[in-house]
Amino acid sequence: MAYPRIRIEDARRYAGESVEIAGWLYNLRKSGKIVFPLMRDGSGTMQCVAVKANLDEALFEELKNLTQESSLILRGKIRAEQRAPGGFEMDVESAQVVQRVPESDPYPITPKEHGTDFLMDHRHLWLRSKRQHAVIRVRAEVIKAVRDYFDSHGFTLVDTPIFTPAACEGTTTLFEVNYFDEEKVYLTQSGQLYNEATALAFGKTYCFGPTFRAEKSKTRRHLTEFWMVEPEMAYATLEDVKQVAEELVVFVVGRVLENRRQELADLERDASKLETVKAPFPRMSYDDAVLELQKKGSEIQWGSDFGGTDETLITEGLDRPLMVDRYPTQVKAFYFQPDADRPELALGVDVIAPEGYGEIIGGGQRIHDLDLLLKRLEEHNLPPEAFNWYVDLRKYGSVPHGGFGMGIERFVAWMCGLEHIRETIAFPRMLYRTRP
RNA sequence: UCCUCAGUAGCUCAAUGGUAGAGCAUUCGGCUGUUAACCGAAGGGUUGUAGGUUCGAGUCCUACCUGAGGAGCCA
Repeated sequence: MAYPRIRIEDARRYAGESVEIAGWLYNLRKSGKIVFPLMRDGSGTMQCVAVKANLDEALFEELKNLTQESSLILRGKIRAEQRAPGGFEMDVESAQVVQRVPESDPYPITPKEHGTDFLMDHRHLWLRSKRQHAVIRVRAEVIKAVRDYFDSHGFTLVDTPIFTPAACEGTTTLFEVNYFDEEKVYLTQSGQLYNEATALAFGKTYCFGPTFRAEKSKTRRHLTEFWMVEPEMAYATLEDVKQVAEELVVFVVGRVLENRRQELADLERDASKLETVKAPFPRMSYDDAVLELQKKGSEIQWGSDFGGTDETLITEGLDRPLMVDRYPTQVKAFYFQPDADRPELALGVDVIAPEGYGEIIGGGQRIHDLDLLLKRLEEHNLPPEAFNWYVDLRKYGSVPHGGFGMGIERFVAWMCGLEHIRETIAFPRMLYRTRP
C-alpha cells in the first residue's frame, strides 16, 4: 500500500494518518526492544518509534543498528505525543534503508561539540545541522524580502557584469583573471558604476550578485566573496538615498520577524532586539560622530574613517541602526558628489547596525557634473580611457543620482546574532579558506 | 603585511620537566518511552614539522607549517 510522502514540517496536519517520510537518521536512541530514530528530511526533524514486538525481526535489527546520517524512508502513522520533541511522532510500520553509513567510516559530525576548523573543513556536512538550517533560511528570507521590496517600489532588476576591465573604486585590491590570454580582467568589487548607466536608462534599478575583494582582511566581518544588493536611482539626492535605505532595512527586518520566528528561536536570537528596528533611524553627521566618538574615548581624528571598534562604540545603546552622513572626501571613493556648502565633504551615508554588527549599507549621491568627474578621475590617477563610457553618462542627460550597496552576509549575521559572518553563506570564501 | 593566541585518540579537551588520560564517536553486551538517553567492557597515539636544552620534553628554547582572533582596508 502506498503511503503519501509528507514533509516533516507538515506532520501535524497528518495526525492519525499513515504516511511516509524520506530523509536521514539525525540521531538514534535505543532501549532494548524499542528504538527512537530521530529523522531529518530537510524541512525539520521528527522522532519516530520502532517497537520490536510490532515489527519484523530483521527490520527491527536493521533499524536498531542504523548509523548516523544513513538515508532511509520510514512509513507509519503520525500521532500526537507529548513526550516527543515537537509534539508529534511516527509509529514505524515499515522502512527502507536507502544507504547505510558504514561504521568503519562513521559520520564525522557527532551531536557533541566541534571546533570551527573541523566544522569548516566539513562544511558540506555541517550544513545538515539544525543551526545551519536556521541561518541559511534566514538568509533566503532576507534575499527574498530585498527583492520584493525593490520589485514593488518601481525598481528594475538589471544585473551587472562580474568580469570588469578596471577597478570600480580605484582603491581596493582586485582578483585578477586571465581573459583568453589576451588581456587581464578583474572580478567585480561592486556593480555600482554600471548601475549608474542602468539607472539613467530605467530610472530606478538594482543589481544583486556576488562581489569580490582581494584584501587580506581576516576578521569576523569579512569574506573574499560576498553578496551585495545595490539599488541606484536617477533624480535622487542623498536624502532620497537615506530614505530608501531606511525603508529597506525596516522592511527586511519585518519580514524576518514575520516569517522566520522559529529559526531565530533555534538560533537563540533575542528577537526583541530586532522588533525595535523601526523608522526613523537616528541620523548623525560625520562631524558630530567624530566628536561623539572622541567623547567616548576613541582615538579617531577628523579626516579618517571609522574602525571596527568605532562602529561598535557609536551605536552603543541604540535599538536600531544609525545613519552617518557627509564624510570627508578623502575617505570616500572618487565618484561621490561633494556637499554644496562644504566641498571637503562627500554626500555619502553609511548605515551602521547596532550590537557591533558594523556597516551594513554604504552609499550616497554621485557626481553628475562632467568637469568635476574628469577632475576627480585625474586626482585619483584613474586611466580616463577605461572610464569613457562612465564619463558619457555625464554628457548625455546627466542628472543628480545616487544609490547604495547592502552586504547580505553582514545583514544576515545581524539578524541571526552570529559572531562571525562565515556561517551566513553556504560555502564561505575567506582569506585562507577556499574549500570545500 | 603586522600583532596576539592555539595545535595531544575520529571529535572536544586534561596531563608540577618523571609510566600520555577522560567524555563523545566506533565495536561487543544489557535495557519497552528515550530526550546531546543510560549502564558495563574493548579497540584506538610518530603529542603539527625540524632542530636544540636536559639523566629525562606533550610540557622549556629556536625556526617553520597550519588554524583562530584582531589591526589596516572594507560591505
